[in-house]
Parts: sequence; C-alpha cells; structure tokens
Amino acid sequence: MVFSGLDARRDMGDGLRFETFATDGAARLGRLHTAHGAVDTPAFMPVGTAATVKAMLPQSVAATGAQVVLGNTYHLMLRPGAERVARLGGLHRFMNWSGPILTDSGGFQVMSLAKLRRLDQDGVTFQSHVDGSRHRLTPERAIEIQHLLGSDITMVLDECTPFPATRAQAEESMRLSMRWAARCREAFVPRPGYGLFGIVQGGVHADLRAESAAALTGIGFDGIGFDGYAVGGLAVGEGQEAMLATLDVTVPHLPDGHPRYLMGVGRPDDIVAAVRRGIDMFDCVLPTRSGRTAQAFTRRGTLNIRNARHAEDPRPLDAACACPACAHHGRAYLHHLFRCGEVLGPMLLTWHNVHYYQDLMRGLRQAIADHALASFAEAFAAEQALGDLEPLS
RNA sequence: GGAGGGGUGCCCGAGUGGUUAAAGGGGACGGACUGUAAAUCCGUUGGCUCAGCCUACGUUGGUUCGAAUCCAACCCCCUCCA
Repeated sequence: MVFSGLDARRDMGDGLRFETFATDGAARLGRLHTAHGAVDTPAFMPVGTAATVKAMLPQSVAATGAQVVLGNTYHLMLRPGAERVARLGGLHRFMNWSGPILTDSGGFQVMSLAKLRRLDQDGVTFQSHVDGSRHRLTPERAIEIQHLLGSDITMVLDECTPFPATRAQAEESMRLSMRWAARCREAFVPRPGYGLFGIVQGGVHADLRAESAAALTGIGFDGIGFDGYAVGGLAVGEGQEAMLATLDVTVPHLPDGHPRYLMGVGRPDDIVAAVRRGIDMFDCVLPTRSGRTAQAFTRRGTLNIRNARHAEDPRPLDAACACPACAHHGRAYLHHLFRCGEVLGPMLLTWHNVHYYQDLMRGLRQAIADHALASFAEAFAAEQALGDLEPLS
C-alpha cells in the first residue's frame, strides 16, 4: 500500500452511504447502501456464523425478506480459513449469498470463549474449540480476515465486556476496545460500498458509554470516525431494563448520519424498544437457535412446539404468517417432526422464526413511515400479552 | 420330550443378601436459549394425608434380623438337540 487507509478513504469517498427517509421520535426509517445491495432499516440480520444461516438455504433466507446476513471472523478463521475463502472467490460466492454480509470480528468470542483464549494489549490468542490449535487475532489480523472474506460491513475487533463486571473492569475493557478500534480503523482499506463499524463498550455505565462513543466518533487523525456505530456488550445478562437504560445514555452520543447497530439483540420486545430509541440494525441467534430447539416466535408470544398441547392442533403457528411452515403445515405436524427428531422440524421452525422477525421489521419500518410507532409498539405489546392459548384470529 | 439361558419401574437394561423406590439409556412431561463451542443444555418421571408411610423387581411359598438378590414349586419367553 502506498497510502494509508485514511488517505484512501479521503480519495474514494464514504464507504457506505446511509440515507434516512423518515423519523418518528428517535426512530429512523433508512437505507444502507453496500457493494452487494441496499439494506432497509431498521433491519434484522440473521446470524450465519459458519457461512450458513443454520438449517436454511440462502434463497430461503432471502425469501423471508432478510437483506443482510452475518458471518463470523473467528469461526471462518478456524474453518475453512480466510485465505481459502478468498481463493474460492470470497464469502458471498462461497456460501452463495449475493446480498450484503456483515462479519463480526471475533469480539464476542473473546467473551463467550473466555476459557479458551488469552488476552493481551496487542490482541487475543484463541485455543481452537475445534482441535485445540492456537490462533492469533489482533485488530490488524481481524480486519485482514474480513477483507479476505469480502465482508461488506466489517466490525472492529473489540472485547465484549462480560456481565457482571466491576466499573474498573468495564472501564479497562472499554479502553482496550477503543485502542483496538483505532488500530482497526488504520488497518481497514476503504472501498466504495464497503465499510467499517466501531463498537461502543462501557458496560452499563453512562459516562463510560459516552467516553467510548466520543472515542469512536473522534478516531483517526482528522476525526473521520466510522461508517456505522455498534452498541456492544449488551444483552449479556444485565436485563432488559438496564439494557434500555444504557441505550438511553448511549444513542444520543452517536452521529445521526450513520447507522446504529445493537449487537446480539434480541427478543422481539427488545427490538421494538431499541428501535424506539434510535437503533437501526440488529442481529441475534434467537430466531435460528430457538428454531432448532423447538421455540417458535409468534405475534402471540413464544411457544414450544414440543409441548403436548400441540399434538392434535391443526392450526398454523401463526395464522397471519406467510412462511412455508405456516402456509402449508399445522402445529400438529411440526410437533410430530420435533418429536421424531426429523431435520425438517428445525428447518421449518427456523424459517418461520426468521420470517417472523422480518415481518416485525417490516411492521416497524411501516410504522415509522406512518409516524405511528408508538401505537404500533402498543399494539405489539398487547398482542404478545394475549398469549398463545388464546385462539388466533 | 431333553439341555441351556432368561423374566427388574412406560420400554430397554444394570444390579447377585443390608448404603435400593432400584445405575444408565430411551420415551414421556416441562424449562432454558440474546454479536452461535448449541439439530444444544437443564429439571421431573410408582402412590399418598410426602423429612413419614404404602406399593414394587413373573406368581406363590420358604430361608434370614434383613431378599430384586438365596431355596422350592408353578407360569411364561428365548436358543439348541430330538
């Protein structure tokens, strides 16, 4: 490279364009433009850690209305390896997903695999959960891997601060993440349609969140900042009330002109609450993991399809849902598939859950466009509260 | 007809004198799951008036302070030989 990332960025213009069409309170209706297409926001991004949204075909994911999926630096680094993906034409081609891809940096694994890694100021060394081999991840290498994958939206390497943590631990952890974020910013090679997101940390402490946001928006030699801003380290055990309170003291510090991404969240009610607080993007394993473990999300709340009460229930999971599980099958059949351990059960339920999440996002976007978000949220909560035992209308 | 093996809780199956309402599976019933070490994990699973009692290891009877475990008879099941 003859020029640094920041020089290139100045020469080539913004990596990701984000436009906003309407607002309702703090919520925004927007569109994020990437090299592989646009994402309407607020958006929910299904998680495809190992180059697959588990139990779904890429075209099925797209059919739900999902416009962007996640991949994971740590998992793809181990298998099949970033260089191999690059030789095979990049992650989009590898997994046959033509839309935008956001890749997490491995920062979540710094927390979730705490027992299998050693952290130092320069980076983190993982002991592979697959074969025990050692793998070094520095901010620079995390960015390099995401470049090799061809990620549209690259995430900085951070440390997802665990909960509970003392204030001192949260502060130290956040500052480490901010130093790493600066290194990621330097290492990232800007290209039109590709972008880098910073991640705000700071636990549940308002001043630390503010400090983190200020660090990210001012990062770089001339305060260039990032293409988008993620809020990390939430939904890790602090509870919804603390999470929302943290959003209340964090989002105001994030610039209006860039997308805001609440990492790893969440349940449907978390998403509604966070959108009302100005969050534009979400990802969560709940719809996919729960789909594989018999939990369905519906307008009437969650249900466990394994439960005996569904054994002879011919109704669909959700009468208002257009997904294949609801359009062509009743609860009794899905119940039977799960009872028998048939793979079609997890496949159909995952499809349904992802479809439900996308329906929810469509509803939220429409509500913002209509300036009716408050009444939408009220109706959403009322319907969820009815519960699954009430007959579906 | 002869020889051998075996009958344990919803099912399979361990257990050969007391620490056994009885390992472990399965099934059943329920729960959990929030930038995926997850098609995973965790409870419960004889009854009752539930820190106690009752019922229970094919059936009946016996030995013993004490039996799923030892003995006898009987009833079933399996394998081999006629």
